[in-house]
Amino acid sequence: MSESIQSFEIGSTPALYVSGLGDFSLARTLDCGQCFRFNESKTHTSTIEGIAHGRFLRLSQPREGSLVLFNVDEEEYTRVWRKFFSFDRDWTAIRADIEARSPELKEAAAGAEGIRILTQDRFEALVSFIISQCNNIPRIKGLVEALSEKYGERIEGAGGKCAYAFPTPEAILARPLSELTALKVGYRDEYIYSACRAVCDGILDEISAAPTTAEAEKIILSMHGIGKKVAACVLLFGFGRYDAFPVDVWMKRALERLFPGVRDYSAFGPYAGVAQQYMFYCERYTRK
DNA sequence: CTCCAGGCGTTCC
DNA sequence: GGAACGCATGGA
Repeated sequence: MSESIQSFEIGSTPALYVSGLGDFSLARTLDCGQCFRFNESKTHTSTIEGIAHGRFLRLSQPREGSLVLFNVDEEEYTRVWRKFFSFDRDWTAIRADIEARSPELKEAAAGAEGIRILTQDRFEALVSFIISQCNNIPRIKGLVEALSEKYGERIEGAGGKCAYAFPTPEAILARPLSELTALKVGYRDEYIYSACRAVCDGILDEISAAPTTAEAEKIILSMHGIGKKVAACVLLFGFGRYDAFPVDVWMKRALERLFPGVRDYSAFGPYAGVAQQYMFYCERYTRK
């Protein structure tokens, strides 16, 4: 992606105008259930606010393929947000690969236009998707927020308001398990706590270093409370492993229902995980 | 009241 | 190896 960047000011607020982002849709990308810390601003219309990688961001999308990021300079954009939105990936090529594989995947890709797979913090993705199991998006958002407010570092939010970064595993382990339970995460409390220990022991770097996604998945599955479904989401959203695909889960549940003609999952190719997300979002945004 | 929300571990056969 | 069930919680 070779987007162009311009600095300017709105009133006295410095901002960055980014254009040339292709079919990127900010609202759909942030709202589709892959991340849980971005919401519409309560004080600014048509504006979205959120936290990722320890930074607060307020931004808006004036038109397709462009973005306005407030209080962000070019250095921060390149270092943090360009990677977060995965603008360093060739989405034209990814989409073309998926579309060429079958009529069903072509339909799925068309129905999920503008959606990109984000590159989230690895630990945040791990914990967020442990929380996601047997849960709904508003509640997942509430729990991730509660976790951040209780254990996370205070960071500068919009207009002097405070915001909280997603916590470190050390911060969570510094308090007893009972305090995690008190946040009402339910039976997932022990899963989160033991995941924190594994992360402190360096499991995230082991996963990153795994030569194949299958080997990375094997390491994640060794953690208590993590099965194929959560593993695939974490690999996809936290580790940029776009071929991560929770085959057994999806065969039995959504996929057969969404696309009854699809049987050969091995033909999904190197972007199988992205394709699977497109199928899910196609159902959610286009067919209903 | 029951059923559901992008599951997983344990316990059976 | 696969089906049944329990696990917390809150909303419809």
